[in-house]
Amino acid sequence: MNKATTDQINRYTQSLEGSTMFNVSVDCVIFGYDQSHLKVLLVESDMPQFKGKLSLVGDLLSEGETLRVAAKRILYNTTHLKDVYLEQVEAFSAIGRHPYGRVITLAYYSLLMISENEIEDAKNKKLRWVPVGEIDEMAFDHKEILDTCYNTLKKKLRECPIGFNLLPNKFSLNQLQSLYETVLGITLDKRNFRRKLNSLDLLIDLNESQDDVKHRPAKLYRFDQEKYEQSIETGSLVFEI
Amino acid sequence: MNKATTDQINRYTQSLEGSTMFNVSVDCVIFGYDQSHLKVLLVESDMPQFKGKLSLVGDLLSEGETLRVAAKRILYNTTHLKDVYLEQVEAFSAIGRHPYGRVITLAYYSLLMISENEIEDAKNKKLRWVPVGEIDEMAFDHKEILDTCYNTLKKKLRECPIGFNLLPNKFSLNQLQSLYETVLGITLDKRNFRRKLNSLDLLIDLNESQDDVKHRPAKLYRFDQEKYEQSIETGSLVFEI
DNA sequence: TCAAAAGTGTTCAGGGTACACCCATGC
DNA sequence: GCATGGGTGTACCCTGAACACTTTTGA
Repeated sequence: MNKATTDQINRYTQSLEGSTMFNVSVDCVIFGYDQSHLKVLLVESDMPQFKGKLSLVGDLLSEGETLRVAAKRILYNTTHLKDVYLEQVEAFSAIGRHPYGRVITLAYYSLLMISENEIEDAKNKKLRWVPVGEIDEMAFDHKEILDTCYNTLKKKLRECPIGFNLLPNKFSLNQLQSLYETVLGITLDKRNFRRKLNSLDLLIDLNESQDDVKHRPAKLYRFDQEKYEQSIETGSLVFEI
Repeated sequence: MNKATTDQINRYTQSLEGSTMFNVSVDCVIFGYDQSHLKVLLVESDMPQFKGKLSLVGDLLSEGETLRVAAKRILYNTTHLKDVYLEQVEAFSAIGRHPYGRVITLAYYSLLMISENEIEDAKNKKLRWVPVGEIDEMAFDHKEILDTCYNTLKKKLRECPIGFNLLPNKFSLNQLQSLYETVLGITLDKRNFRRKLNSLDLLIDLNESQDDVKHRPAKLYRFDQEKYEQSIETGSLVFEI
């Protein structure tokens, strides 16, 4: 290794003048859960190259804005929601991924409950909730991004109690179980699932019941965020579903 | 939601003309293992702001180059090695992270064995292997990047058989065990560790022994890459250490 | 009283964990 | 023969997995 090489490694420590610059974007995979379906919020592409295809919601990064802030902005502009679960997944930088020029994009995914958050795009009907299983071709490399984010979600859902973000504040154990079954694409034993949840001690029994059903109403619970954060700090939580 | 909002979400579907562009860099956390120490390959910063501080090896992304190719280039220029284990971790985009201007960086980490790969920077002695435990302050936000990558490595090491990348092709079970103990910062029971490895059926007994030691020589094994890839495909592998 | 979904315990097998001594080699 | 690290087996416990019936409510 010679000096030239060392310098090259640190090219950006000399100056940024005249260096190549790039468009940077953020694409959000907004997952929602609704009546036993995992859906993604997509928009019809208005680019001639991708006529009729769906794309993720995204935007270019703005000056003076971090990637996370950009993702939150996109989320807010799309859903009018703040404090949504949001996680960075991966950068996509293939050369030809954008027809108008080089764009490096950062994929984020979000979780929210559909029923309590009506997303309306009344004027032009371009925004749609689409079940993940029904999405095949998409604009850009968005199918690849979606698949990557969905895999990340599945892995994360098994390791951390993030599923509550997809449910209303009050939920029944059966709702929670079918959420896991839907997202992970597996079936779970009801008794084992309940025993597991019980042992984690992360649910608060609200002593309330469903009241809009025409059969025996289920008891309602909510997620104990405080106890969860405490158990993170003490490292005592062993989640794993 | 009105039309203006929908347009804003898709700003980059109209044109990229005149949009804000960014410097993009790749920073590599090159982990190496050597005589029971996990080390990182660092370079002394030549920037006055970071005098005496160490920084990761990195470089600006070049036109027509993907992030992964840039990471491979940096790795090759630093170590003269190809086919090194390499994984993207996270994008860092804090506004003031670079003193000369806005730079969005993508962190990658790599694994290699130090003893078999002499990294020499004879001319100016700027490259150094530093034990992870001895690194405190670094240039830029590189300490944060390093910590993030180290945590990712620890998690990945428990879930996937990637530790072999830190060892020579031929290794003893004790070497493998102390690698895990060192990187994870835990102690493992020798008999349980061996039983576990045995049940995974991913090691090939080379019917060879160490010959440069002054005690009973250990048997040597190598990692069975083919069997590993097969078991990935069939989904039969349950690793987890 | 019936339909529909809620809720509840036990048994078994396999894997994780704890633990201590003999073995092979070089000097 | 001794110092040094290499190599091996067993017992227990706990967790994960399989499995079917009773209860509550509304209609």
